[in-house]
Amino acid sequence: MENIKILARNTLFRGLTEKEIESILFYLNPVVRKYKKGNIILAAGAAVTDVGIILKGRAVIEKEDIRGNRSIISELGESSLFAEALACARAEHSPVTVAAETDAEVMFINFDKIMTVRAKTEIAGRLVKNMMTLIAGKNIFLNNKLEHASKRSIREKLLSYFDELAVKTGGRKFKLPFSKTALADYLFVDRSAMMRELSHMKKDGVIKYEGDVFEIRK
Amino acid sequence: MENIKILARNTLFRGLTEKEIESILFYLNPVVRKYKKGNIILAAGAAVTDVGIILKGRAVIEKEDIRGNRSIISELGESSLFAEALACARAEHSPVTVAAETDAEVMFINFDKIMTVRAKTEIAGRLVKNMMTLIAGKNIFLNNKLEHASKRSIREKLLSYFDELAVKTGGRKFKLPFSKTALADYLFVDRSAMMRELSHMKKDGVIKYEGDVFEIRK
DNA sequence: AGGGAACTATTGCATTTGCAACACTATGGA
DNA sequence: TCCATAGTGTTGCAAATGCAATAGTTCCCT
Repeated sequence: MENIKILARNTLFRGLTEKEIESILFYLNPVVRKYKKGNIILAAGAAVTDVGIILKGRAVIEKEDIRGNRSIISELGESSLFAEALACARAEHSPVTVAAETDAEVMFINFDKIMTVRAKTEIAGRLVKNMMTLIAGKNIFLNNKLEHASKRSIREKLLSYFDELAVKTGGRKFKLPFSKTALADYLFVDRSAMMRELSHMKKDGVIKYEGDVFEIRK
Repeated sequence: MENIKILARNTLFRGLTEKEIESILFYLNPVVRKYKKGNIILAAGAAVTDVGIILKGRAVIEKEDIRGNRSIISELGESSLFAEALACARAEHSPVTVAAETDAEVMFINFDKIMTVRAKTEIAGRLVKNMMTLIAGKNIFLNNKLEHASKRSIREKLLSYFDELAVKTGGRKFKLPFSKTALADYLFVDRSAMMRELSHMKKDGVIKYEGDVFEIRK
């Protein structure tokens, strides 16, 4: 089916042909659910036993504190996988919420099933290895984010993040993958204070930007 | 040997008897190195192919920015494992430094060897599973830290962290696992500003503390 | 016992930040 | 087309924070 192509794009199924994915899915008993824009896909506090894969639409992993400050942990696009660490560690209470940013379709697979499919050993081994690479990758992502968060001023946080984007793009110019509002959430700072700092940085000649296209000025 | 008992305490070898650990080590070809207090165990920028396990002493994972702000990513005690995500993702340049906090002894094991020991299948399978649980656990740790870092004031960062410690201890009272200096680094804030905030919190009756013993006052 | 190193504690000051308020500009549905 | 919603951009202000300086304390090493 159509979904197989989307699954194939996820690291979890890397190295497997579409036929192999289809055959292994048979043993994994996935469940597909649909969500309306804004709906909750995984509620904070819920027990986590499955990993999720976005088949259609977009979602965000977020966290909210007592006073209602929302912090975006990360964005999930088509074929993104989430909740794998929580499922692997058998989390009783999810500390985060996953919400649909647009109408979305999500496939859920039981984590233990992934780890214990004995069906076709080589394929199963592949899955396990891929799952690990994936979790390690998120690990590194979190470390990156922590690096930005560790900076003590808004300017430094921005520059730290911009550096990462520039390196990823391979130049001094890059496009924000976020709205500026979301960027402020991502960096854990006040939006208006961030806007002010962006203006200052532009005035100081540290960066140039127009809309969501930025350039670091040496 | 003596070291086996230390290894046995690490999640990586969970579920294996000391005999099994000894036999699998034979295939893993570990290397043991010794470090003096303050020495660098893993330098930022180096390629990472091995995971490390602390056999003796303590170390810290840290990160330093251009201006020399040191941020502690985490503490490593006896039998702690580190660099597993970097090794798993085949990082070309380590973004962090690991330094000996006391005289230390560290065992290095090649990551790919762990993943490919064919020697005794059940044991090898165990290792892989354990490695994954481990990486997932660090993942959750990083998420926790990120939660503290996401708070917008020093007071909230402290309370967020104190909450975690209290929950871990299972009461309102807990002992700081850090010096206050290190705590400030851990939370990415200025030490003197943090001290000031601690005083205010004590005066406001939010917390009590004496040395490194704290109590949250509801 | 003496000296150094690391940690604790406090304070003044300049700057940064969060917060609140407001206006303006897309954008997408009904 | 019109309205609602989300994002952008700016500003004043009070409060929080980083920074620097300084002093006292503790602990370890010789």
